[in-house]
Amino acid sequence: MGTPDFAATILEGLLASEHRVLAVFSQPDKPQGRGHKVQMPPVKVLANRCGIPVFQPASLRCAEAEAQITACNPDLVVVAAYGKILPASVLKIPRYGCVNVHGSLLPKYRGAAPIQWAVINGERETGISIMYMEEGLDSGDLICQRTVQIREEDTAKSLYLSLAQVGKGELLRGLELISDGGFVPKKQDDGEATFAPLLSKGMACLDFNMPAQTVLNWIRGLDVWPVAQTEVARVKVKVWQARIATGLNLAPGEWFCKKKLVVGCWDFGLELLEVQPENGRRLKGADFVNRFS
RNA sequence: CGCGGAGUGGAGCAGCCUGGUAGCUCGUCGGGCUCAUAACCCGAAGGUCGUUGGUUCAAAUCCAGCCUCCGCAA
Repeated sequence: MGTPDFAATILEGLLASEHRVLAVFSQPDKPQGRGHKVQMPPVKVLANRCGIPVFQPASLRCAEAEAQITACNPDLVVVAAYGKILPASVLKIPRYGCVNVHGSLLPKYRGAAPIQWAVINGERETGISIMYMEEGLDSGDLICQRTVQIREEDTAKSLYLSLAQVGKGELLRGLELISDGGFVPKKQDDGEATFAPLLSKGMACLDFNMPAQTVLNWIRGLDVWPVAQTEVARVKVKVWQARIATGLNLAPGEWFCKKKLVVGCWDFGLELLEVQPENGRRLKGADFVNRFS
């Protein structure tokens, strides 16, 4: 069960393994993208190409959806970025339970946006956790984990890509552990748990009363959605790429717009390298200055 | 038929409404200047104005179609 590219990568791994994929569950097709065209989630596209049956129930909390799952008579259910909560009744269907691929080192960053928050918080490392699912949010017993370094130049988007790759391998390792028998999953230490709630549009607006590195972390973490935003010279812009700039003494929120685009933060400045005005495309900092001054 | 914007030298744009010599900022190249800055001055190269057709004496400009790109919308 999964929906976006991240899940498709995981599915790819399963399909290439000795495991048999009986069916795929994904979110319903939704109008999205340019022109509000109805589009199939990436997982469905992949499943279709491989001739695997796809189910897209609006909710799993109904007899019909349960019947669909039961009819597959699964040994195991693998969930990766599905976007729906599995009710207890569904968790009990597969013989060997439900396994989740989560983009953090649990119990850190439980919740919907673990990858983004790890970047926003300036973590140096995060990882993939494979665990059993239970009713609590990402609180199930751990099967295995793998650490991934977060590079200085990583954004939520780039981390998503590398974590999907790691998750693909780690899931297969986890499945092997399970089938070996005599394997005892590890309880999570709930006292260590932190949460990574869904991001919202309201978080996109940058606050320059913070250290430049912190602002930069927000820019990197908001990269997939909603994308960091601010206002320069009365123009709203999305900020795609930036770097710390020392040597220019600017007050927080003060702009320097000559040859390049720099804004003051609490300590240092931040040079905006790639910026996108409303109704416009992405521009290099210097081009933006050129355009709007 | 969801709403909207855009395609013009290497980059970012103006010009279009009101058709009549291709313009601005930046970059590039050449030269100069200075105590001097992310500074300044002089000069040069570089464009079939997305595409096809239509209107016209004349189209970047008006009309129609097509292609491509992008913003909003989760």
